Amino acid sequence: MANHSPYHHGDLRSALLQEANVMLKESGIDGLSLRQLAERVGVSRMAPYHHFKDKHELLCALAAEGFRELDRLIDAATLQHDTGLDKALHGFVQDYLMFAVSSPDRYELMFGRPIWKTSKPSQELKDTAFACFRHYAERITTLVGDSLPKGRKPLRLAQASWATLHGLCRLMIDGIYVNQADMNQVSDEAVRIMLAALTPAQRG
Amino acid sequence: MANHSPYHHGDLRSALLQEANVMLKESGIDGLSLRQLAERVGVSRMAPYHHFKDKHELLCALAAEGFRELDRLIDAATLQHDTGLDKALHGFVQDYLMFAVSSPDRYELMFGRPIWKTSKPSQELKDTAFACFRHYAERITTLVGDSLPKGRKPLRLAQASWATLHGLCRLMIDGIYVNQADMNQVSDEAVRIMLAALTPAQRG
DNA sequence: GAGGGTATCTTGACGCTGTCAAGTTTCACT
DNA sequence: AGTGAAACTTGACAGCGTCAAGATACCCTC
Repeated sequence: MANHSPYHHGDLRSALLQEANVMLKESGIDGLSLRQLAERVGVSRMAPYHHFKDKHELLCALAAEGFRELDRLIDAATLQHDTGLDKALHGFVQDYLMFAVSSPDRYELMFGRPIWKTSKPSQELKDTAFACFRHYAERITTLVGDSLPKGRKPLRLAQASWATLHGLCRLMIDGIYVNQADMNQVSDEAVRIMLAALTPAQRG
Repeated sequence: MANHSPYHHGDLRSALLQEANVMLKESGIDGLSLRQLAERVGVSRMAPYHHFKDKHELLCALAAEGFRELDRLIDAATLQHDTGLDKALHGFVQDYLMFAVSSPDRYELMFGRPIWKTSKPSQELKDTAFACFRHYAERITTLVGDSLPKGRKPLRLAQASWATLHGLCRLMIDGIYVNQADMNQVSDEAVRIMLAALTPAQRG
């Protein structure tokens, strides 16, 4: 049969996720309505409910997709010790910032309170996000390597540096006090803090 | 006339803001509906529109109130140099974290993307928030004082330290990877990073 | 005190949303 | 060919923000 508006879409689930990403970029997280999404994909309003129990579950799937991409970014970032700590870190930070800036609403969705606290995150999301963080922690640990001060757990270092990066990201994409224009300065600043946090100086 | 459900409420605006804060704590930022708010205050649905042009404007007013309180906190925090940098910073960080934890949804509202980016923030909000940050920058500058490394602008230091604090706050209240139970550890970690960021070590 | 303008509050209505219920169509498998 | 499940549909409902138009109480001037 020809592909003329078949009753069964065939791959509705991924079509929904794809279009949802587009809508997210277009009109933000609040502008994403299931009804509009269904219409744009070309199905009726209730069709999505056969692939996602909830709107919340669709958002979780969307966020999980984001974390998988972030994981790939962490993987691709030149976190090799031999290129030099500063240089490697700088590249990573730049990529991370770009990831957030290129689709701010997705970043907001991924880390936002509505998904994690207000309603419970799906198991898939929890797994994906945690795997992503663990991956990041590994990379940071091997990156810092032997220069790790004794008595400080690598996990704490990872948490600290990610929090810093995350904070800058948030403040930047929310446009609170940093202009997106001077992203390079922000990037430099992030690297500086992370370096300071990763290899803390003993102070008198 | 007796105060038996008067036609004119008398002080509806502040009553709305107060009850909105309660609802915010109860059911989060998405659970705050104008209709419910009006009902709980005891007026009809459209009454709030005579005091706020929009739902968005009410949220801005709510956020501005939050920034004023945060400003008071910054003021009250023992940011006196003579008590010692570590101790003063520790106290401030603890207060700041408590401010965020005590009403996470208000914090989310104050710094969230919906207010700042998706829709334009009101002038009052912009003024209040900026004044708050400027106040913070002043305090940080005098706190660090002469130990400020040459060539580094105080503004950048303020941005950096705030971003760190903000990032930890966000990750914590959103419950992403830090358990709220070990808030002391988080607090310690924040102080450590901020100290490192504020008085960066020269590294080889 | 009477009158009028204005601020305040009200009800009615509209289009939007997420989602429950129940019906229809197609697919996969015996 | 027949049957059960999966995918998709329309109908309906309550809740939302908010425009429009009407009702009520206050304030200020005469």
